[in-house]
Amino acid sequence: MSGGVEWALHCCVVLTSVDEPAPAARLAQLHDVSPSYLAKQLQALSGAGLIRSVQGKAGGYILARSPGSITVLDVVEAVDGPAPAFVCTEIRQRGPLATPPEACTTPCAIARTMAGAEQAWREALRSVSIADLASDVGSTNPGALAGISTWLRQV
Amino acid sequence: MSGGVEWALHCCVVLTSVDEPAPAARLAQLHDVSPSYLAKQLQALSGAGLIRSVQGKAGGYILARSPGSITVLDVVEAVDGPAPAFVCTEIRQRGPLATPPEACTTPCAIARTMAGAEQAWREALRSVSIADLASDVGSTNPGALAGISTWLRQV
DNA sequence: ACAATCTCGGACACTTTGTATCCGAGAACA
DNA sequence: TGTTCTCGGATACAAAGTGTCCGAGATTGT
Repeated sequence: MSGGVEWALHCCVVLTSVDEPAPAARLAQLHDVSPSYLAKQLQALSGAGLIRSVQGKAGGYILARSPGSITVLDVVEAVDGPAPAFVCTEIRQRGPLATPPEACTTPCAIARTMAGAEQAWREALRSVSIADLASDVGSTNPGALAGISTWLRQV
Repeated sequence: MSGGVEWALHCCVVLTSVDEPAPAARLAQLHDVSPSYLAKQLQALSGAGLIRSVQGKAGGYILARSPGSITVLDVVEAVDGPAPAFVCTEIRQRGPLATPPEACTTPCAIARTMAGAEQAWREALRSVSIADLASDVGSTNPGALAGISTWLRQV
């Protein structure tokens, strides 16, 4: 999985506690990561409609929807792409003993197993929202988001 | 995920129906894939103890254990490595507002969510064995494994 | 109305991982 | 004992991920 997913998730949690747009450069400074590369991830989130970009002098990024309606799966798919990790090559239809195409109406057992496992993974990520992550941070580290919110406003 | 996982799984299913060692080159010919690259995957399976290599003139690969005791997860971890897809960089401890290390006794909410999802994925793969895959092939395509078994013996 | 300044957006190099290949070491058979 | 076949690790090639840059566009203030 792409490493930028972690950055994107942290940024979404941070954006929960701000109401004014936050510039990408400032978010990168907060996390001490590459500003240019973080911009790429934020672009992906913007393209997926999870966050909204505001251009101009006081521009930046803000959440496009309610934190409770954005799931972790949404962020992962936006950054890493919606393609599944396992893709069946249908090698059962290749080679000297290839099974005829008319007998391949359903996916093979291997493909079904992999698809089921990825479905379970996807479901687990869909059951957690950005709001859940933010509330967890608020309980384990009280006042952290408030401090970040004020810090983002400062010059 | 590495594409060689599919090849390795198909080879394990095929090895279910043979009792004599099957050479890697013949398995590659059966599936119409790169012989050299398939050899790499079989080496990984051999190193993990899932299959056993027999050198010499009538050598090849055979299953090291009962098909029911080898899970799909075993094969995936042997080929793709046991490392999890998501690795937490602990970026909460970086930047100007870094949380102190003494407050980071437990993994953050993001890391826990990802770990839980991967656990569900791993559990789904662990619940399916090579014997299950072979029996499925035997029911949807009767006689296929028998034909492969005889073909592997031929010159 | 206009210019200045700050923002995002996509196009451009570099590094790491995955893909594919080859030849040497070792064991069984004649 | 020699031959032939096998696996095993070390070696090139390709693709995707990582990181960076500059131009297009909008807002703010004059």
